[in-house]
Parts: sequence; C-alpha cells; structure tokens
Amino acid sequence: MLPVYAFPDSTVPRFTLPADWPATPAAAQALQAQLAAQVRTVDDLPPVQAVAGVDVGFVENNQVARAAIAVLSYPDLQLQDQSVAYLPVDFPYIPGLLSFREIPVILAALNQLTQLPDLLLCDGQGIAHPRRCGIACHLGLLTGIPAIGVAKSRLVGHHAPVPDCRGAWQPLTDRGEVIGAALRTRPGTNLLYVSPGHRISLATSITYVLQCTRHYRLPETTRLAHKLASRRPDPYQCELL
DNA sequence: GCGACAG
DNA sequence: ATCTTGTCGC
Repeated sequence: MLPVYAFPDSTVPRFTLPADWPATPAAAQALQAQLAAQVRTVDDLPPVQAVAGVDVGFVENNQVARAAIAVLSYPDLQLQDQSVAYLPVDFPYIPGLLSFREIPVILAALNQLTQLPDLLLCDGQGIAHPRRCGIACHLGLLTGIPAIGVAKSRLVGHHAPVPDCRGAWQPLTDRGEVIGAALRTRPGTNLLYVSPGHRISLATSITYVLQCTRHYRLPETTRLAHKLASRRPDPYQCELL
C-alpha cells in the first residue's frame, strides 16, 4: 500500500496563474501585446519523447470548463498518462481572447499529470492571431513547454488553395508576414491551421502535426484528449461538481 | 457602416 | 464549444 502522505510529489512543478491575471477583455488584450514579445518561434525543444493533446469543453450550461489532457509517447503514440479537470468559467468567449477562458482549467489538468510532456498540441492558434498571441503561445509561455497551435478553423490570415492530398500545405499570411500553415492532414476533409506557439518553428510544427496524425484529420493527441473528455465522469468526480 | 470572428 | 438522427459516399 502506498503511503498517502507521499503524494503529491513536491518535486513535480505546479503551474499557477500569474498574480496579475486579467479580469476584463481590455486588460487581457493589453497583456497579449506584452506576451507576444516574449514568444520564441525558433526550435528550442528537448528530444521529444512525450506529446500531449489538450482539449477543453464546457458543461453545466457552459458555467463549468472541463480540460482533458492525453500524454502519448513519441513517435509511437501510445497513451502514457491522462487527466481531466473542472473549473468554473469566469471569462466570456471572445474571438482573439480564447486563452483567458481556457488556460485556468488547462493548468489545473496539467498539475494532475504524473508525467509532463515535452511538447503540447493545443486546440486553437499559436501566432496565427491578431496580436500574434494565440492560446498555444500563452500556454507555452506560462509553462515553458514547447507548444504548437492546431486549429480546426482560421482566425486571421489568408492562403492559396491547398491540394487535396495529405501533407500538402500553403503558408498562412497576415499583414505581410507568414504566421502559420493551412495544412491538409487528410484528403477530402477540411484543412488544419498550424502555427508555432512557443519554442518551435513553423516547419517543425508542421512535421510534428503530421507525425501525430494517423487515419483521421485531427492528431491522435487531440482525438484521445477529446475522447477522454466526453467520457462520463465517475461517481467520485461527480461529487466534486 | 459592413463583414469576420480559434473554442 | 454545444444542441443531435439519419444519411450520403468511398
């Protein structure tokens, strides 16, 4: 029997929200301008042995946010660890300010992991954002973990038509700069919008997204996290709501 | 003023 | 995101 007093392990880092976490859209937008300056889009990642997919959903009439994280081994993509966390919602959904609504519950889920990933695949944009600070940038900066933005639709930017074959892509451009890629991960389906979050380049981001994609449009990391999330919570966790 | 607008 | 059955197509 494991001694309960030996848990949680104090050597595992605990992520917390900064003391100056914004409470209003105006404050959030101002903070993004500061954060964007700290984002690094050059490759600076360790040998990737574990990749995590993050998925956020809402329950209780959208009053409670639910974050699910699936950690897979890389490159074999076998499930290594998982966690689901819940937290009351305190910020509205505003295009461009998604991270302020989802990051609190994501940090809670990360803190429940036994093993931290070397790379994060986030649902949403990286620098393909009006102020170049999508949720993947924000999460990458707060955790220090290299992150990639993998969005199912476009927030900003434009691109040329993408051939209907897996692996094809076109640069996503906005105000004269390349901010990401419109990537085809599967023929006959909608594109994926990939952009660097933090500590990774666009080219490397595309490579990892393709490596994490098998027979479906979405990466296995995201699919497993989503499956985890939609799974009926056990009686024990129901008591916490 | 009129569209566009991650999840 | 979420509400939701069947159905069109490879």
